[in-house]
Parts: sequence; C-alpha cells; structure tokens
Amino acid sequence: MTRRRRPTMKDVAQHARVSVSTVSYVLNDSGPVAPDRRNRVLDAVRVLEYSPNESARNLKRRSASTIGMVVPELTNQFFAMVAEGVQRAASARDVLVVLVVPDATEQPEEKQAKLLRSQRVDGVIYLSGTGSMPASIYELARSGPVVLVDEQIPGLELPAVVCDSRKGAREVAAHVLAQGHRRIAVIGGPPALWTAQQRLAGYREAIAGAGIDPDSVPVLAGDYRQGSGAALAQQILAGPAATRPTALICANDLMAIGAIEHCKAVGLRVPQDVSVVGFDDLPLSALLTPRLTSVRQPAHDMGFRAATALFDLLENGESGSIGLLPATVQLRDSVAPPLGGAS
Amino acid sequence: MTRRRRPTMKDVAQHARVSVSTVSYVLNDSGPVAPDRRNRVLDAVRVLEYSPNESARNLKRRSASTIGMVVPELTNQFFAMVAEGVQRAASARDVLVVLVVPDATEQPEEKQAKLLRSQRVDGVIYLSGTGSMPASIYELARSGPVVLVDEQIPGLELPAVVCDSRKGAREVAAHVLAQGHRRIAVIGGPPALWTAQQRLAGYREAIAGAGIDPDSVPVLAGDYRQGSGAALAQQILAGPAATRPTALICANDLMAIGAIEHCKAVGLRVPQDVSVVGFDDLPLSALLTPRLTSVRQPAHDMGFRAATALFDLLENGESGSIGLLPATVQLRDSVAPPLGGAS
DNA sequence: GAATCGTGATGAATCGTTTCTGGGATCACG
DNA sequence: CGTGATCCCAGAAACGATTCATCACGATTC
Repeated sequence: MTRRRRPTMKDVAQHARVSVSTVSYVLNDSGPVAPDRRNRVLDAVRVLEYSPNESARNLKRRSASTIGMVVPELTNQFFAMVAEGVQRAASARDVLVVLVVPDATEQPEEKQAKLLRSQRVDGVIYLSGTGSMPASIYELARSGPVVLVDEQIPGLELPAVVCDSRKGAREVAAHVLAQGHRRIAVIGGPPALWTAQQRLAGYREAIAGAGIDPDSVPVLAGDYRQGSGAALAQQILAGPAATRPTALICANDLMAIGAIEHCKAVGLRVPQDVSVVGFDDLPLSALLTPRLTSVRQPAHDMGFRAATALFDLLENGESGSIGLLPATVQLRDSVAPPLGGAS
Repeated sequence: MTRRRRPTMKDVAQHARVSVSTVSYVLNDSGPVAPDRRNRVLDAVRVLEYSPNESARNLKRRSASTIGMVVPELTNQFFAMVAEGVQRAASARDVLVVLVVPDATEQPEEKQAKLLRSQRVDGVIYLSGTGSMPASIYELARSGPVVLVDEQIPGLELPAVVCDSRKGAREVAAHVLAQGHRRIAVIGGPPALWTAQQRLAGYREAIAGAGIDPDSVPVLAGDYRQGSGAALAQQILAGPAATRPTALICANDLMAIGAIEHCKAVGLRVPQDVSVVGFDDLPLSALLTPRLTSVRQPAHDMGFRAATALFDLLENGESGSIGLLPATVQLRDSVAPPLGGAS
C-alpha cells in the first residue's frame, strides 16, 4: 500500500489547463468562470481525487472549522449524551469536534488554553466536571469563545445552556415530602458547581414549603460520583433506625446509585426502608431495581443547543438567547412512604 | 471582551530583536542559538503570550498532530471507555482527537474518507458499529493509516487491537452449560461483524463440547442494541414452558439487558425461569438485579493500545505486534441451574 | 469611431511556519 | 598575518490555499 503525494490545487490547475485561481473560484464558487472551464476543473478534481488541504485553507481563512469540547469523563452517560448532541450539531455544519478530557494526572488548564490560542479550534464547549476548577475557564474565555453546558460562572457573562435544575430539584424533593417523609438527608454535589447550588436551592425550597426548617436537614457534599454516594450514604445511615433518615435526596443519579448499592450491602431495602431519588435520569437508571425516580435533563438537546449557540457566536458575534430548558421529574419505584408513617 | 490579533512569530522576533528563523530555532530547538538570544526570545514569547499557529505549522510539516476516532455511538459505555483510552494515549503525546460519530441520516462513508484526505487528521481509529459497513473502511484505508478496534476485516491486512472474544465466549457458554442447561438459544450480533462471528464460534465450540449439536440451537441475529435483545427474546420465549429455552446467551450486554427487561415484562424470573449472559461487562451490568454474568473486555486498554499502535504506525511506518488481549468471564447472578433439572 | 462597461481569466501577494543556504564573526594554527 | 574550520544568525524559499489587482476582449453607448 504505497501512499503517493496528495494532489494540490496546482496539479488540478495544470490538468484542467487553467490557473490556480480559477480552480479556487470554482471550488468555492466565489468568482465568475465560464461553464466549459468549470467542467474541466470539476473533471480534473474527480480524476485526481483532489481534496483541499485544510491546513492551508485554515491558515488563509484564519479559522479552523473545528470546535473543542471538554468533558470531564465520557463514561458518565450524561456527558456522553451531551457530547452526541454537540457532535450532531457540528456534523451538520461540517465542523469537526475535538475531544478534550482533562486528565487528572496533569494540569489541564494551561493545555486547554493553549489549545484555543493555537487556533486549532475556533471555540470551545465546556462541560464542567466532577471537581471544581473554574480557573481554567478564565484562561479559556480570555482567548476565544466559550459556551458552558449545565454550568454558570457568577463572575463571567459566558453564554451557557442550562436547564431549570432548581425547579426540577424542587419538584422531586416535593414528591418525596408528599410521601410523608420527614427525616430526610441530602447528598449534594460539589458546592463549587452551579448545578449543585441550584439543586440544593430547589431542595431547600421544597423542604421549607413542607414546613420544615431547611437548616435542620443534613446536607453532605459529594463529588457526583458513585463512590461518594455510597460513602456518604454509609455516613448518613449509620445511626439507629429510629433517628435515621427515611429518604435520601441525591444531587445526581450516580451518587443515588452508590447510595442504593450501599443500602443493599447493609441490608436496607429501597424503597421500603429508605427512599432514594437522583438527578439526571441516566438511561441506566430506569433499568435498576428499583427503578430510580429522578429528574430528566434533555442532555442531547443541551449539547445540540450549546453547539448551535457557539456557531452563532462565531458567525454573528452574538448568540441568540438560549433560554432555560425544562427538567422533568420521572416518577418511578425508588420512593415509597416511610414505614412508620410520618415521624 | 475585545479580542485582539494574535501575535505571530514576526512579532516575537521584533520584540526580541532577532530574526524569525531564530525564534523558530529556539521554539523547537532545532538549531544552535546563543544563550542570551534564546532568553530574549523566551521572554518575548512570555510577554506577548505567543503561541504558534498550528495551521501554519501543520501546513509546513505535512502532519496535523491529530487523529480521528470514529465511534458508532458514545452512549454505549463500551465505546465510551475505548474512547477514553484513546484520548488518554493521545493526550500524553499532545495529539488531538477528533470525534466522528457517523450520523445515520447521511452517508458517513464519503465524509470520513474526505476527512482523512483533507489532511486534518494523520490517521484514524475505527470502532465498528452496530451495523455493518466495511465499505467505508476501504475508502479510509486507501488514503491513510487506520487501526481497528474489536474488529477485523478478512480481506484487508489492517492493524487491529482485539481481544480473545472466542475464548471468552466459549467460557461463558461453557459455564451456562455446566449449570445443566440443555435448551439454550443464542442472541447473536450482526453477522457481518467480526466480533459477532467470533463470539458465535466460541459459543458453538462450547456447545459442541457439551455434546450438543451446535446446529440444533437457535441463533438469532440482533444488532447489539437493547431493543433487538428484547424483541428477539420475545420471539425465542414465546413457546410453552416445556420447550422454551432455559438460557439465553447474548452476544453483548445491551441485548442481554433488553432480554432481561422483556422477561420482567412477561413475568419470567431471571435467573430462575431463564438464565441470561451477556458480553462486554459494561459497568452498569453489575448494578442490575440480577447482576449480569458477562465477559469483560479491557475496553480502556484496547483504546489505549489502538492509539499507541496508530502512533507507531505514523512514526515508524510499522506497528508493533499488538497481541491478543484477554476476555475474562465475570460470574454473577444471572445464571442458575434450570428449574426442572437437565432436560 | 472613441469612450465606457462588464465578463472571465490570470499573476502575484499573502497567511504563519519551517528549513535550506549563505555569509559574517571568532578562533586556532601554520 | 593569511587561511580554513566552527558557530551563529539572517534572508528567502517553500507549504497549499484565497483574493486583490490587473488585463484582455467584446458589446454598448453617445
């Protein structure tokens, strides 16, 4: 399999007996060219299997037709769904998506900023992670357009596509309370993340609405990963049954799953002994036993819109208002009234 | 937020009072330059926040420091894990990964080939999908290096990182048979895919090894997706209990999950009424009830090795032999002896 | 018949790098 | 003191595309 030199515009021009500029004009029809010559060029392109060198094109055009997408981890299905949405929007416009997964073992900050500055991407879509590191965002935003997904930075006025986490959180918490639970605990996300704040705020609203002092319910901060869900559940459920919470409100599904796994491990039944709810509504959550009650975020759509917003930003310099996407409660089997009735 | 023109090498050269070539020499230390001048350049780079224009660099170098990765869908955790492995290997070498998800709504073939020909990527890592379309592979391989993951094309001699699907399949089927099952059925993958063929071959070996005629067990072809698992399970389990298979061997976890969901829907208990095994050992499979017995593929590692092989190919022109990765059976709760004993 | 205009084609400059070529210092040495 | 040899450095030619300025040539118009 010998790979020969790829044909360039000059080759095409020679083959079609025209000048390179003419070739360029017909390729992006950006100039007038007579039909016969146009056909000659098109023929030459076909027989030589010419395809333009995008590096050269990008150099001249000062744009890369490429966007970056930083995702904390792909194995989290929520991120995977968002990524698919981004990909779809980009693919429709012939824009490439380069994947950036900040490796924990190195400083991603400088790397990401450098990426943007090197003009290999025109803009970036940023999914904030399981940790908190808005520092790199500042770097990024300073040197190119950035659109946030499911995150907002108080200081900056970055465009962001988010959904109404607060409302979703309020509703799912209200559902738990409506079942009669009075001793509840919250397994929250990393306090530095906007989503964690929003969801907690929603929970507190619902709790207050049920006539309970929000400050009286324990709130533990997890990291949105399964392991922390299990660890925090253990911590919360350690006490005697009489004072132990009867419901766990988890700020995402992964932590809810961890909590459920812990319950199973120590012989607590879900939902009879303890009710659990999550957030995100991962596809797998409906497959669990019990099927997890959660709050669905339109992940795919969020990714799609974020990409669309980024393209608007790149083309028109301004992104259309993005609005607030809905977050809808999915009622399933992981919530039941507390055994002893209201306490 | 006004974005000013990015500094170029010329700016750096002027600021450091040297020539552009000197700047280039110090930046990739490819030439001798006196210490003081070197420092002047480095300083200038720092104060101007210079970072090289990769498009220009790529144009000159005839390489993009970028690879493409085509994955059928990201929401499949197996692919997500492979993708993470690829990303990690690439990131370690400062290579970018562009994500290509062949959209079902358009012809991906020409698009992928064009991508490679446009020199925006140096090579491609190809994860074969839920369908079968080796046609695009030929196009791809003709114009650039390609490494396959979990797939092999009989005709071509493409480098591929695969694991011993056949052995894994044989062992998991043997386990099922060892429990006493005699009426079994196979829900296979798309017959055109190498993995489907390998796994089926492994199953048949085990079946023959148990003294059963492999041709007597029904084999239905699915598409590796959950839906087809459910549909085929319905088809298989439709008959009366006396003749209905007591074990379903599924060629991947997603279809196994679909099958289990169908069983639940029609009131069949797993594993008491019907045993089910999968393949891939997705993280979620251990969370199901019953926990799914499956065959683990080292997905992350496969991605990592594939990327490494591609880099070898690009640098040395030859990829080190890749070997066969292990596929190990994970015994869990979805298999039990058949109710009536051996039939 | 000369001036004007529009169409269609071309040459050349340019984008920001890398790298080859050549030439001025500096030094050792006969 | 002249002659190579050694070291650094600057200039300029690529890389492959886009695009501006120019120009040739018929067709209109007065």
